[in-house]
Amino acid sequence: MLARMMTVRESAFVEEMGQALAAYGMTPMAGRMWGWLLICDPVEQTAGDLADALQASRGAISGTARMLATAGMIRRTKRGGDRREYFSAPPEVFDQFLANAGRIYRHFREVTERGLAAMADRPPADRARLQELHDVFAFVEQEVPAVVDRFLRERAGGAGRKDRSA
Amino acid sequence: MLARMMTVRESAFVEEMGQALAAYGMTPMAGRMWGWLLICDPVEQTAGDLADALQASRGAISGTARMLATAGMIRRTKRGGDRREYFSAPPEVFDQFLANAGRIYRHFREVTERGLAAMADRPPADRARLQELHDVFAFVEQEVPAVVDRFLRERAGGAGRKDRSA
DNA sequence: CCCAACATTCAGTCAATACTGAACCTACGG
DNA sequence: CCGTAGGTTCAGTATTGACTGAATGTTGGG
Repeated sequence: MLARMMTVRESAFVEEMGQALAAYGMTPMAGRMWGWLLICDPVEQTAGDLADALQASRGAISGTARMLATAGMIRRTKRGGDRREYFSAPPEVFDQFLANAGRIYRHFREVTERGLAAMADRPPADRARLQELHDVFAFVEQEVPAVVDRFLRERAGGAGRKDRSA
Repeated sequence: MLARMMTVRESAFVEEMGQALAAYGMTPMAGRMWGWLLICDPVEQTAGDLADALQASRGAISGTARMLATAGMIRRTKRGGDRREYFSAPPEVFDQFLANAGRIYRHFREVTERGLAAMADRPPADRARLQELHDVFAFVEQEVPAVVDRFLRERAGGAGRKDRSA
């Protein structure tokens, strides 16, 4: 506690990340917390640190931390001889976060499958639109791991190597 | 007007699509309208048809139709000698919808860039996390067109052709 | 065993926002 | 030039859901 306050620009970033994540189904607080954990010092922050930095209640911190951890966007760690829990957003979690993008497409694929089932007795021509959309989602869902893999390989191969042959 | 009502299963699909899109930043009505346009008969529906089918006000239909059209998820067409406007969700729009996914990643990349600018005077080690996240977004953003292209080629090449060499 | 510190839960409050519906605008038809 | 049908806008309403904070677990120290 008693860490330095955010600068104006840091606060702007934290707030913008809050709005950005809120625009895609998470809460503003989730975005703020993630944003702060991406730029804070030290890297690991206790619930008290976060409540202080984000001017939020303990309850909000608790619930939001769970949401972010479930989504694979932050990590929670405990230390022996310390009751507190430490939150952080280390680079490793980004890969997991990226892979999770596939879950979205899977969700939509499943919805379209239920829709197609509801149209079971309609002529194939009527079902074509939804079938096509289903195929789009299924394709992307299947493609995500490959993209993740390519990213990891590019990073491992060094920043200089681009390997962007068409 | 006076088209048949939705079956229970159709209604369930429409409602589920409403919730699904609502979970990702659009309104429930947008999801319902999209869902209905994916399964309705005839394919093209007037604003009056939609208001009737979805039990929604004309105002809601108007605003929602604009939102979906802007997002490239539906098409609006007009015919000579008919003042009405027709809405539809033909297969062609899905490609555009898929390509739009790149916009999301671009948005996040830009946010992270502003964050990095806000950390300009911090040591490189502190900036590493956010820089890494930025690289993830930038990579995916750049990768989206290739994925779209691959989908189009697979579809054009026939359902049997898979071409999934690593 | 009790205390203190930290974390979680959840009912209540408040702000954000999706939707309604009436007024307004526009364009074609007579 | 008026009438009508379709489309849009926007102020108001209702609903949702994010956040608060006090009560309730839980874990380690004395």
